[in-house]
Amino acid sequence: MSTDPTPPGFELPLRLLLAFRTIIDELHERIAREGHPDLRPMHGFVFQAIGPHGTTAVELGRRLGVSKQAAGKTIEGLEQLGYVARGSDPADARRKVVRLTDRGVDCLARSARIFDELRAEWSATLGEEQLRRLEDGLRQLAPGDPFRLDTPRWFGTP
Amino acid sequence: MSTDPTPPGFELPLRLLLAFRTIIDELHERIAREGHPDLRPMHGFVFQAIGPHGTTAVELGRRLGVSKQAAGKTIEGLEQLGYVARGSDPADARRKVVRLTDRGVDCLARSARIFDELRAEWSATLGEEQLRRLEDGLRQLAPGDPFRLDTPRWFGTP
DNA sequence: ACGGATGGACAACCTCGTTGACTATATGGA
DNA sequence: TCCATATAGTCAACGAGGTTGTCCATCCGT
Repeated sequence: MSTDPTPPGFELPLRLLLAFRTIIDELHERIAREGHPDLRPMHGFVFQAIGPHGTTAVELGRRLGVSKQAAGKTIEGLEQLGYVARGSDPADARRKVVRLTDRGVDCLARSARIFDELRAEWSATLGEEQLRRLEDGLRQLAPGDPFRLDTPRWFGTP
Repeated sequence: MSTDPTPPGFELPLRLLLAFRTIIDELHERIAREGHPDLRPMHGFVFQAIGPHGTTAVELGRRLGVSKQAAGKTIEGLEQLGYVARGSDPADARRKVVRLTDRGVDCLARSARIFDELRAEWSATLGEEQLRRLEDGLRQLAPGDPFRLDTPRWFGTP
């Protein structure tokens, strides 16, 4: 009886990234076929950061880890794509509230459904028990809120 | 006896990304303390793409999934940081071969050692058996060569 | 009522990617 | 041999998206 050699340490992180990419690419392929071909991987993060109640450019920048000006540009782009709309706040004339449009909400709902479908497919591939062990292991390796919203900017320059 | 509810489908990809970020951030924190404070997450990919025998700007761009001009700019930056050096190819006067310097090789060796150290720490946290099951599961979810070198560009715009 | 804090917008700049055009060199076929 | 084509590298212009600095309108506590 022999023991498998220990895998090199760099394999796990690369597999983590590859698995993430695989999932996100598959998500965007499907959501593009369902009428949202303009979305980029980072847009899902932005939609989550905007949230169901809307937000402002300053708050969005804080959540995404970018300046308020950068958040403003992102909002402008999503506005032109029809995913968000800006309105005024009657209680504070300075604030301009950004909310998801029906199209944005539709996109978010489809994303959630497709993610669930993908998980069901992985469950069928690995077995539900092994998938849960994998999720449990990841929770121990990387505890805390998985919604780190400053990820899009994390690559790139200092 | 009750069954835990199925986690939402979006948790797994977010945990995959969070775990990857955690590992890479830890790597760069340690390698910065060991004399390489200028490195960015993407530089490890570039070093791997250059490889032990050196390469050219065109080939590097092909491996990284960017244009030869972008690869050239990246090489220029790493050259100024002292991690790579350019030489000429006696067999083909058009080619300029990019090779890792001693400093680049040192960095690559330290990365490999730190990755192994980190894996040993995760093994102590999760238990070697569970860590292997996690790696096995990821290999099934994301099979194939984990060295997808076009990742740095993968976020960002079309 | 006023002075500081806050939200938003505009401008200038930086980094890093792109495409297009150009030069120098290899290479293969008439 | 000679020429057409393909390839390696570089330069220039541009765009996306981030940064900081500045300014103005609006709130809010004293």
